Amino acid sequence: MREADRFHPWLLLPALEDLAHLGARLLPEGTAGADAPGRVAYRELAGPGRLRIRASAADGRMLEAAVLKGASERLGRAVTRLSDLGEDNFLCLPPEEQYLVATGRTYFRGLAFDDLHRLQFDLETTGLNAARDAIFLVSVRDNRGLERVLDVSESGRSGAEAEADLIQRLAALIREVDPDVIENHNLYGFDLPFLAKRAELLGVPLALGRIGGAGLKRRPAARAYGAWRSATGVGGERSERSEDEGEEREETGRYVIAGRELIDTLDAVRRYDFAARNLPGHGLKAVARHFGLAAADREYVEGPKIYATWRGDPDRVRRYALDDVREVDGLARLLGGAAFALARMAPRRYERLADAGPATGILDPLLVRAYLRAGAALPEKATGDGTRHTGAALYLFACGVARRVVKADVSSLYPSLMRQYRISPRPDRIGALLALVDRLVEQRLAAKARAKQAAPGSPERHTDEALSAAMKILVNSAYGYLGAVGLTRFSDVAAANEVTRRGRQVLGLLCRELAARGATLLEADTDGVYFAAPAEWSEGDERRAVAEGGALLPPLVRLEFEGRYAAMLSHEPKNYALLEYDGTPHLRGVAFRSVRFEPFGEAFLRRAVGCLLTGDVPGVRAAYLETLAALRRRELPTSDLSSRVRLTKTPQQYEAARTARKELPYEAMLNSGYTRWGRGERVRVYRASDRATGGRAMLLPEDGAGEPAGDPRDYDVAYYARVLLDNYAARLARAFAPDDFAVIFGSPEQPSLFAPPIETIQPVLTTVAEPPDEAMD
DNA sequence: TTGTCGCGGGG
DNA sequence: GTGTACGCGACAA
Repeated sequence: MREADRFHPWLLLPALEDLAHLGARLLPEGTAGADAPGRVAYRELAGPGRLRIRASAADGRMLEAAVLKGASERLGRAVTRLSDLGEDNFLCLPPEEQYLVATGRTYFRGLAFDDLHRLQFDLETTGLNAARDAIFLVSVRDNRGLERVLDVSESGRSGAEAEADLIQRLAALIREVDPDVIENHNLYGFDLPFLAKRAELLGVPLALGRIGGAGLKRRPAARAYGAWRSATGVGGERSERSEDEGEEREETGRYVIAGRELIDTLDAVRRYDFAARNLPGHGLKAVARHFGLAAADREYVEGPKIYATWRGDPDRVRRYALDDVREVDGLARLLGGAAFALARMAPRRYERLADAGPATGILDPLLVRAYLRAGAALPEKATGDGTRHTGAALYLFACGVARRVVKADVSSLYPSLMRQYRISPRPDRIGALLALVDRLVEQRLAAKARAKQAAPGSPERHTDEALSAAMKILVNSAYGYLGAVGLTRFSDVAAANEVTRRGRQVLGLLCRELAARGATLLEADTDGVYFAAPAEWSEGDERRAVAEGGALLPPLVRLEFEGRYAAMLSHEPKNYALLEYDGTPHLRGVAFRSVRFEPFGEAFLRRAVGCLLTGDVPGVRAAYLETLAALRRRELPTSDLSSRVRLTKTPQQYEAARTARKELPYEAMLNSGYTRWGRGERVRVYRASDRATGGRAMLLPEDGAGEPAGDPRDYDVAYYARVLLDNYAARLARAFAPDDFAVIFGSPEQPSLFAPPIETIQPVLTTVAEPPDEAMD
């Protein structure tokens, strides 16, 4: 269905002055003929805000030209763009937002997620560099039953011609299918820029739009997105000789296709993980597996092997590529509902709400709309008064091993505090932000309740869960909005600080009350606390303590019993290991999991922590001794001691920096006889033994797919033995008395005569701080 | 402990 | 058509 509508473009100004030159063609809104062509209608907005005139006309260009003419006369210089006026002197939204704000409409009212016609496509290429590598296959599907693979083998041509033909067939298919939405994982970061670059190089028009021959256009986006995209060469080859000045400007653009919404599931994944922080990574495969979206017979091909696989077994790549778009669809359905629901609430395009930061991207348009609806003048963007932002509370009360651990936390602490204490940014004199938070919280509770009633898996449930997720995003970003000085219209650091101050008080009160009920406090952070229950407590006692503590908090602050665990190793704030009652271990924080861990150390740590938390101290000792022995006998493959790193400096750059700072990966390259390497290259490095210097950085060769090739076993045993002790065993130091630690991780050759037998050693828990006493006011 | 630099994701 | 804006972990000093 298509609907045509007309509206009068509008903008906001501080005064009528710049429009006065229109004379009789400038009329108050509502007077006869004010909305006729060639006229400008205006309305005064109430209150003290700076932007107090809303001007509109049948023709937006004419309106803008009139403002520019008046401003030029007033300032005595040529003003050619509204932005020359400075951001405090006008507000002019993109046309579609003007329309949405003016009419009160939004995207997708009355539609369910599945009503959209969504298409997913995924490029398979010979490599990551669009300047050099080519597209050889595209998988396409939609949510109406289409599944198709296009590839270069079908056209009977080869090389550039075949690729150009493939791109044209893709564009034709998209026009034919005519989807509302195009989705993929890392769509903006890879597929669109790659496609645009290849089409440009091959001279193929990319007519993907709904209207006429509209193509793929850049949209500026200030967000961090593009910043880390450049190393790939996508969207602009990066000079290898970049020691010469003027590093190419990073392409930070998003893309637009007229009439369609472009949705990147990577954005949805990031938004989800921002709060959940439980994803193993943000890649499509990892996320799909995490959510159980991967089919049992899912085809996997490692990235670097895809093109080689294509040449030997093309059907396998076809299956792989189709599995990719299927998973994208699943992911979009699972996580994309939040952006869809946001699009039904905020006056902004769906695709922009999907990638927007919540403060400037979502709350700001809602607030602008609220002010205009209220007929209130809009204040200029708030500037900070230099007030420092104060943060949340973080406490480590005890470290070591605790049993019967409980986690309690406050859901949505900050918005609850804003509501409880009516904390509102000062410039927001009509209280729009707080009203929004109030309304969203209530609607969210209603949506959650509805979702619970609806049948699992039903569209209704999906809609309500997505709505709830969207509102959670919004509500939680209200606090962030307060602190975003210089970015948002209504920021107010003092108000943000009041929120955190109340938060610290609430957390402190909670800790004191739990301690008073017999709990041993372990760690508290912002809105939650871990504590250990006394041995005689039942689960009911644990829940009662949490309920009693929660009852003493302010009414709108709701404490929840989040979970209970058999044991916890508390190491440092935000660094701990938990053992669930079913035996599942969880390692959290940098001290326990890091990409840079050598495989041997990670394996040791996992095993040792597992033993520790189940009370098996001899098992910890055994893990250490066995790892050490395997190391000394060189039974561990070299790759277990290596780590994979990416070279980001050219040989010239490293040479220049080398005297100031030596870096292992580059030293490994040099020691292995390489004086040339490419930027972005990945290598595997380790430390080999060396009689003269004791150790030298070395390269572990890899095959084409990044698998280690060769296993020289010449690693520096003494060095890695030290790493095992200092880097890995040390994470368990807090679990034992120093003497006991020395026994458990003592040298196998020199057992101490006076040491207690391992079996008698018990883990310890050491109190390091008392509950804070900042009182409530 | 502090400062600087690199990474994420896509083939 | 527009601009300055990430957050965290690792390593060397």
